[in-house]
Amino acid sequence: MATIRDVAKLAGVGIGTVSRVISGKGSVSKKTLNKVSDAMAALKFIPNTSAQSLSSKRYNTIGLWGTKSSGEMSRATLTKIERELQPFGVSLITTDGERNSVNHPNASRLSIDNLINKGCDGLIIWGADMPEFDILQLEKEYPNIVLLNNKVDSISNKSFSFDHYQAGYIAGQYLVDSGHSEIAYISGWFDTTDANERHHGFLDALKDNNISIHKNLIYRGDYTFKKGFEGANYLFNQEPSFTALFCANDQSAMSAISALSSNGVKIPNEVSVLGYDNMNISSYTNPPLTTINVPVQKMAISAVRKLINLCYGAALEIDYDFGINLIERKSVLKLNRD
Amino acid sequence: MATIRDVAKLAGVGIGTVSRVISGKGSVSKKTLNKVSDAMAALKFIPNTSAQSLSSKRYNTIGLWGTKSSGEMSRATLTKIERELQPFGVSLITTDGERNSVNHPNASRLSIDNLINKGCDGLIIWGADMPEFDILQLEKEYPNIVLLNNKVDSISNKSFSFDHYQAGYIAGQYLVDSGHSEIAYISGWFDTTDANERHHGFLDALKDNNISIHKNLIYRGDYTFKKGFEGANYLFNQEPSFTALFCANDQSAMSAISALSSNGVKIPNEVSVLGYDNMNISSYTNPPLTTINVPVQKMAISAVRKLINLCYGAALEIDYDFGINLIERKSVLKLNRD
DNA sequence: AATTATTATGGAACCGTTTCCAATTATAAA
DNA sequence: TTTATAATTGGAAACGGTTCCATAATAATT
Repeated sequence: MATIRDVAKLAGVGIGTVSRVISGKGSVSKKTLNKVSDAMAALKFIPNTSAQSLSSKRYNTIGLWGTKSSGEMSRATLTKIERELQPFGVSLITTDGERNSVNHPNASRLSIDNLINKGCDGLIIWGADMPEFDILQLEKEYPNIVLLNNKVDSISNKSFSFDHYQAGYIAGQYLVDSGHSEIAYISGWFDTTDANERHHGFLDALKDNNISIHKNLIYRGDYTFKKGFEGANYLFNQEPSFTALFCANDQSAMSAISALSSNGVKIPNEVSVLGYDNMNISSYTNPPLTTINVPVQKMAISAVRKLINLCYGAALEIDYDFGINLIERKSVLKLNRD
Repeated sequence: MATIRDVAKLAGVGIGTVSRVISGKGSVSKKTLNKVSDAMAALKFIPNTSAQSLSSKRYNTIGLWGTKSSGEMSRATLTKIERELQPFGVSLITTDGERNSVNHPNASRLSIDNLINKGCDGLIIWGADMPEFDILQLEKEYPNIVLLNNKVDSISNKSFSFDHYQAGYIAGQYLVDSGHSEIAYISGWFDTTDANERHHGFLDALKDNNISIHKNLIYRGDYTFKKGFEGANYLFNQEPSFTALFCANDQSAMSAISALSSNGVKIPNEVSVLGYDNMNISSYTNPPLTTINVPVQKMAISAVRKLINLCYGAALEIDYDFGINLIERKSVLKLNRD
């Protein structure tokens, strides 16, 4: 491997000049530039990133921290992030982060520190898996972070989140407006703030309309296909019956539809199903799923841009406001249409 | 940030000794070890990875190269890979690789070189997006590579692939054995070898049973939900009719089921649907999807292990043989049962 | 006790960049 | 032509580790 000194020697210039050519900073005369470029090409010179990072403290890498339960962390979104980074020559290191637990009260922070120590200029913290206190502490020590699908008020300019309370509320209101009052619910875990917000938004909407969910009609799911399927089967066998089912995410909504259908339930005629997320697949279920659109990819893009801004100073268009949208397809019946 | 020299000074030892403590190589007396450990803890010393890499030529990073069309590159598989790497302190850089095209005949190699230059000890090449010739050339210059879901004979010990021809054949034979002879087919792209193998395996099975697919009943899909949906609608309106439909992957199979169902077609009673991949979701469609299991995650794990072995010498259990398995669920009807 | 083999240790040299400053050269102004 | 100003250039020093070798301390052997 050719080094900067080899290039300098071949081009008959000093190493500083070569460095200037590489970085494009500082002034270099046209003639010298050509000489150096030619030498670099001849030697197939490629700067050594470790040496660059060591001396410049810039790593051209950002880290993505999130736990499995940040299930929306789909490959498609990762690809979007990579694309956003590429023009800056920055690459992405992903980790499967740990959550705090009784046995490991510092697991999150430790796995984040590990990531930082790998040499990252900045960090995307995806999901609301970390206690707010820890996030604030982290941000103090390490300001180049950005929050995706989570909001901490005092660093709202680094938070890219979605109003899950409001979205949950809209979901509930929509079912009510469609004339439903016998409503079932497959929830998710409640270990993250967004989950809680959605949950309460949904419940508050019902409450504000003087509707309550019968306790038999609440099933505690976990966002998986499996639990959606099992949950729907469970609910199907409960009393009282219901005309609408809200699922905390599209995955469980999809498998709930399958489960109900295979029990002979007509959707939406006998039971309406409302999802949450708007995954790729949700247009292609039978019937197509009515759901709340959560614009993860848009949020991700703005989050990365903010991070690029923090780390490298580039000024990019950044969006903080991600509208809530209920996508009406065919899985919810309007009882009061006629 | 504390450096190795700070630690050395505080512990009252030489820098070489500290280095030995960090790496655990070379001999250090118990007493010295304690002194150094204490000093490291006191200073919250963390070795600088750039400096380590610069001087040792070891990067503790591996790269994953694959294009979007390697659609199975799901987050779940990435997580498996990360888990495999974690015990070795190795992290993963992913890229959204480019394929060669007329305008960019070297796009693949360039995007790979970019990845290498980031500082990787080795590379996983995921998918069969690269011409064999280029792969061989790459392997010559850069032996620390491993092929996932692709096979090149002369480097079969670095290839972790699945016999897609045989699997396609089994799929076709299964439909025939189930008594179907009027068969429709939603294909994928044919731009990768695995796609071609599956395609020919499937067709050969039919041919060997003297069955041919009517040209109206072949729809060129692209593995997406969208095309599966459109394809099924298209086929539904074609003559002749068919009793079975093979889809090149589960995604298109799922949306094909939805499309057919919403046209009132009973599955599997009127049309059987056979998928390929065995995705997570495939157990939760209605009816549950009969499909070919492609053990991507197992393959990925073995591939990573081989790579770890190549890069760092660790001896790990590595599997090269990934059995073909048809998972019988409920989407294919056996016409000849009675 | 003297000799030999083994284990521990310190630190210079090096890895390949960037950064900074002093020195040189070119350009503009007087 | 001389002087002031700006553009260009070279290279030492620094970044923070690893490696290697000479040397010192210990243990084992005779």
